[in-house]
Amino acid sequence: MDSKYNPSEIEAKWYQYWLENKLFHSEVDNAREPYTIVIPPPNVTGVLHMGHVLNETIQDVLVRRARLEGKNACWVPGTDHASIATEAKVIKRLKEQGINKSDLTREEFLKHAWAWTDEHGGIILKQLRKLGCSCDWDRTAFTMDETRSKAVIKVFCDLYKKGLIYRGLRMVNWDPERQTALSDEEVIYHDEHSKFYYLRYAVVEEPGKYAIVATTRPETIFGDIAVCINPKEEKNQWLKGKHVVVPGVGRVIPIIEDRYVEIGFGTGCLKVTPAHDANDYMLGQIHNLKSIDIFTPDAHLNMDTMEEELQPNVRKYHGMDRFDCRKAIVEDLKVLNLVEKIEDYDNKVGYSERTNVPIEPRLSLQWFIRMQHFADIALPPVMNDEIEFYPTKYKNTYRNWLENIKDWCISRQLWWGHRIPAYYDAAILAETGLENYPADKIIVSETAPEGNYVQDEGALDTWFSSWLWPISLFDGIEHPDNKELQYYYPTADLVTGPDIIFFWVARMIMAGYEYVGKMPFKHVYFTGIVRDKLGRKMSKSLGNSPDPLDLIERFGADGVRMGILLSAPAGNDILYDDALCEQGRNFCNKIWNCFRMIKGLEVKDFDQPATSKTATEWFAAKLAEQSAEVADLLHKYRLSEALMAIYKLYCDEFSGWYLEMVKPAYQQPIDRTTYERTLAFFDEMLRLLHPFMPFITEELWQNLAERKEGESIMTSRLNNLGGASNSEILAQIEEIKEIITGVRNVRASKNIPPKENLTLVSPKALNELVGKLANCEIVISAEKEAGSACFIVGTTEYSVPLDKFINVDEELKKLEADLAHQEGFLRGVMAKLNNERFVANAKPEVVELERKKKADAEQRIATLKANIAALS
RNA sequence: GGGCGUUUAGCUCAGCUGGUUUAGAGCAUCUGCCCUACAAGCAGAGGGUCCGCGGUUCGAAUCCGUGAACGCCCA
Repeated sequence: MDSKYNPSEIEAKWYQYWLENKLFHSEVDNAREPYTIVIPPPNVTGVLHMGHVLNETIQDVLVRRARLEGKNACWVPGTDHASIATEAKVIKRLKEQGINKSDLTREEFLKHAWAWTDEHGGIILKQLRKLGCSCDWDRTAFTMDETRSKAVIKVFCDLYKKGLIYRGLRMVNWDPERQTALSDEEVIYHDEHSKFYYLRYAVVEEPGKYAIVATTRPETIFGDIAVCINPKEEKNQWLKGKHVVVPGVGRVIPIIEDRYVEIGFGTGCLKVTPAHDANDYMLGQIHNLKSIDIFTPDAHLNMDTMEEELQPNVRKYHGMDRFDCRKAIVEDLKVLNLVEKIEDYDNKVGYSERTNVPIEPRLSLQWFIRMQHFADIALPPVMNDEIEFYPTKYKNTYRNWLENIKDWCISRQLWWGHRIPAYYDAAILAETGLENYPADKIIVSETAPEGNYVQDEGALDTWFSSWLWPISLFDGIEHPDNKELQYYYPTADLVTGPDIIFFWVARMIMAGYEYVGKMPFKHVYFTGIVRDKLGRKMSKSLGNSPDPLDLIERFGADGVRMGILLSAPAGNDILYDDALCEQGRNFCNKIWNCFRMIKGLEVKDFDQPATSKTATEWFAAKLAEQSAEVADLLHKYRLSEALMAIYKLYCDEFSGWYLEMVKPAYQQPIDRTTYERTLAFFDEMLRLLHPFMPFITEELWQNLAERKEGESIMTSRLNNLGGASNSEILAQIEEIKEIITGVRNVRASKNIPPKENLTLVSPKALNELVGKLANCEIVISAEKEAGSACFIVGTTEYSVPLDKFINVDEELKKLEADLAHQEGFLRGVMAKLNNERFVANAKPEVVELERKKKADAEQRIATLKANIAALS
């Protein structure tokens, strides 16, 4: 066996073995408890990044652990169609081929989109295999496959019938790049240093006087319909009932009054542009104002909508980009002396999550879901912990959102996605147009109606399919009574990032209660965001994101899994550093060498030495203690701490102490009893570690004993060797370890080579393990020789005679430092004990403990003082 | 502007309802070791005004108030 672990071959071998033996596959089995996780579906054309590595590793740990606990574990993989992102990619590729989307029919475009999906789709799922993910690949699903699509259409029709979906003309977030509506959640606000332009609106009734209006968007003045003042604001009273002229445009508009305008903000005069601002739209509705839409769908100026008589004033702006127009209109108004001043101003601007262009609020005919109903059913189960969030702080975020819920815009002006199953009578449509088409004549149906009907052009938001994911994966929308849904649903754990708590988590809870009447999952584990070690979010543009496959190449999948998990407490951001994967790789090597050592032993039948008997008893107790600890930590979703506990169990307790305790002298054999106990311990430790590091544990487990074909550590069971933890032996060995460390300290400080045998003088009998591990002869005596190095464990003093090494000054210095420390400690204890109120008020056991501390400290001080006296 | 969270060793973090031998871990650092499982290792060591201020208490990293810095969510 090589002294270094080489992961790549081993990983490929075992993953293949697991697949061949269908070990990831789950079937309904009512005799066993189900454990289900559905994957947060990555984009079908995406590639694996560090965020996935974190997320999927956590899920795999949970799934593999559940399997080892004997549960029927089922992890369902799949991808989503990522409507906007994928459509953008397809359009880009078509452009490279010289094809415009507008030149294609819907059907032609979809052919290209499917071709793209077939080509790139599933790459990410293949990459998950390299990580070791134990997904049930037979169940791989896609949000646009037949079952999932049917579910989406059925739910749309159902909600429409229930009156929970409606079509309406509303102010929506418009993405001018992709030319589609977005939901509120798809808008990201950025702080921006912009300008506040103070424009002069001439007052018709008072020639020579102006109303000053401050705005950040002067290019929207073409759509100005009124100027609004607060009726309570003194300084603007003179404008009441008057009219003003929109500068540069010439439209005469009224001054209106509304308490919506904030007193003291800006000039107190608010320009009202109902077509291009959500608040202005609301004002327009209240005051019955018309609205003029001055933008084309790609946010260029459209002057065709302006009144005929204004055309000469505004024609030159026709076709301009909105931001070019902003500059142009300001320059023109300056020339006309209609700009009072320009100030710097910080505000927030909404950007499209996908295309990263500024959102344009736009009045548009879209489909919406009434969300109040869903908020009402989704809030209580989270607030009363029927569904548990880890960490719990996200309950607040969740509640905040649901208590201020707004209707969800689910229609998109895209082709790639589920087409809205709404049909319009062609004859009526020709007469009324889409906007005025009577609502009661819309047919919403899973199948196209007979006759001459036109289907709605829109597609549905991708999240409208994702929110059904835990149900539709088990075909629970079409066939709610099927036995798979009954068995696997509700799922156990959902692992995802907090960034999609509203997009996805909240909406799945809504759909779960609406369609199954039950929660979709019992626990939600929110991961942190993976950042680089400088704390920056990983991104393509910064180039600070390592390629996970490259990392797997360098450190092994197990090493990468450990690296990402170690520093990933729930909900905390992860500052990723290659050094973490390196630690993972080093740990693999450590385990590998433990195994080499054990398997390299020569075994003979003879009586177990007393030291080995103690060692095996102790390690059985230690293993039981740590198994319980790991179980407890996992139960609390403290995965990084569980892994660290296992790491220390391997490195410190097992390798550092246990193996050294039972290791025979050079080229000597080991007794069979100890050997078999050791194999059993190692077997159990492999199972404890397996969920975190599946490959190396399988490799070693297979080599630890004869295994049957198809057998795997994956499908073995965790058991608890040695039964309950035994605190007596645990304490006994801790004391022994301290004594050994004491001797080693003497050695290190005196530069005595490990090979040199020392004498340890102890006032009481000691286990021979001390002699073995510290390489010393134990002499039992209450007397210590002059010229000894001394140390205290508990309150007992031990000494190592070494006249030839002793340096009196050095020794005195050390003793005096220790004495000072002990005296300081005693002072602290005495301060408490001398305080009558402490003795009177503190719990008796606390007072008792302080008395014990006092006695121990006094004894140690006496010993130290005696030693100092003897040396001086 | 509203809400939430964080601040403990050089770095990343534990430390739950106050009291566990005068604050713990991993990594990093320093010292000494190739001692036949492992130098991707072993044996040791150093390192902290627990963000500041004020309070409650016999007792505060822990509870309360307040200020600061940073982060996230929402408008």
